[in-house]
Amino acid sequence: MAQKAALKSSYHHGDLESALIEAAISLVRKYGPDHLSLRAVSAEVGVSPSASYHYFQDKDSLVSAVGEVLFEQLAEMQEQAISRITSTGARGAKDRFEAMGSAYFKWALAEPNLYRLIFGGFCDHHQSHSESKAWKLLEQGLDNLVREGLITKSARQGGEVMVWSAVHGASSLIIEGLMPKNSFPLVIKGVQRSLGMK
Amino acid sequence: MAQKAALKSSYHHGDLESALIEAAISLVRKYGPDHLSLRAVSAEVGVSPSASYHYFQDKDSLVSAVGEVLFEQLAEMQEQAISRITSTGARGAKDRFEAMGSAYFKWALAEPNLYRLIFGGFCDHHQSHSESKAWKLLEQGLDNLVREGLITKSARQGGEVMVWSAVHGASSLIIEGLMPKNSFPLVIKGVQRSLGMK
DNA sequence: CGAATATCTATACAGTGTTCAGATTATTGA
DNA sequence: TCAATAATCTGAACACTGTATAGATATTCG
Repeated sequence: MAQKAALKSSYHHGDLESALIEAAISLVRKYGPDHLSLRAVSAEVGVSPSASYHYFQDKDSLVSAVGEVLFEQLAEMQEQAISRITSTGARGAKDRFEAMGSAYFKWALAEPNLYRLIFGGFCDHHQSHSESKAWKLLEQGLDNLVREGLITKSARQGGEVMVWSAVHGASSLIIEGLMPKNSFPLVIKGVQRSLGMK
Repeated sequence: MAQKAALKSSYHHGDLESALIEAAISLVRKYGPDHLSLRAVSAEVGVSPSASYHYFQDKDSLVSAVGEVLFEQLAEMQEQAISRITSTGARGAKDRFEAMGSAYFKWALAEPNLYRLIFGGFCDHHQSHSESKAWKLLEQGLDNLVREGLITKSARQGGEVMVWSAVHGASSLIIEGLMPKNSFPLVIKGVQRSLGMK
C-alpha cells in the first residue's frame, strides 16, 4: 500500500524527491544527460523550479541522485536475468555468467542516454566500487565459475576488472558508433579465453 | 611559416574556425564537456557570440568538430609512443603493442574531460570505425604480433574489438572512479591471455 | 486551537543558445 | 582604380537556463 505516494494535495506533493528523480530519468532518456533542464523536470512534475532546492543542493546533485538510482537499476536488471536461468551445475554457472554480461549489454543498447548518464562523468559515484551491487554480482559470478571448476583460482585473480572493462568498453564503443553492434559476442569469447574458461 | 594564422586585423580574425575549436578544447579541459558555453568560447577568442555561427551550425556542431580533432590527437599520441620504441623483432612487436595501450590509458587519465567529450556521446563520430586512425593502428599492431609469431592467426580474429573494448572500458571506469587506478596492468595481462600471447 | 515547522511559490538576476538586421572589411571585375 | 559584391563579424533581441531570496501555504505538534 503506497503509504504517501499519491497524496497530490495540490500544494504539498507527497513524495517530491523521488518524483523529481523519476521525471529526470524520463527526460534524460529522451534528450540525453546534457540537454537536461531542471526547469523542465519541475514542469513535468507540476511544481515550481525552486521547489527542487529543498531536496537537492543544485542540478548536478539531482543528476547524481539519478545516477545512483540508475546504477542500482542496471544491477537489478542483471540480477533478474541471472535468476531466470534454470540450468544447474557447471552449465548453470556458465549460463548465469553469460546472462549477467548480456543483460548489461542489452540494457546499455536499449537505454544509451541513461547509460551515458551513469558512466559519462555526470554524477559522482561516491560509493566505493567494491560496495556496488554490480561489483558484488561479478564477484559471485566468478566465484561460481571457480567452484564449478570452469576456471582456475589463479585465472580468477582480478577477473572482475577484466570482465567489467571488456563488457563496459564494448557497450560504450558500440553505443557511440565506434564499433559494429555485432562485435559483442566476440568480446564475450575474448573474455572467456582471458579467463581460461572451458 | 604560418600562412594566415595570426593576421589579427581586428575585425577579421584570420582563422576563426580553428581558434574556436582550440578555445573550446581548453575550456572543456578545465570545466568538462557539460558546462561548456559557446559564449565563453567566443569571449576567449575575443569575438562576438554570434560569430561562431558562420562556421558551425550550432553549439553541438562545434563540439562535434572538437571531438574529431581530439580523437585524431589521441591516435597521434599513440603513434608517437609507438615510434619511440627501439626494440626489434618479437620483442619490438610486443613492446609497441603495449606502448599503444599505455599511451591510450595515460592520455585518458591525464585528460579525463577531453576523454569524456570524445566517448561520452557529445559528438557524432560520422566517420566509420574502420576508417579511424585509432582502428588502423590497432590493426597493424595485431598484424605485427602475428608476423612475429606471438599470436596465431585464429586468435587474432576480432582482436581489435577485444583489445579496444578492454582498454577503453578500463580507462573509462577508472576515470569515473568505479575501478582502482592500479587495475590497468591486470587488464593488459587479461588482453594478452585472451590473445593467447606468448 | 495556535505556534512552529516543513513545503512550495513568486519574483528576480545573471548567464545561456540562437536569430537577424546591419556594420565592417576583403575581394572581385570592369 | 574604384565601385559592386561577397565574406566576415557585431549588436540587440528573444526565449530559456540555474539559482537565490522572500514570502505564501499547508502540516504537525504543544
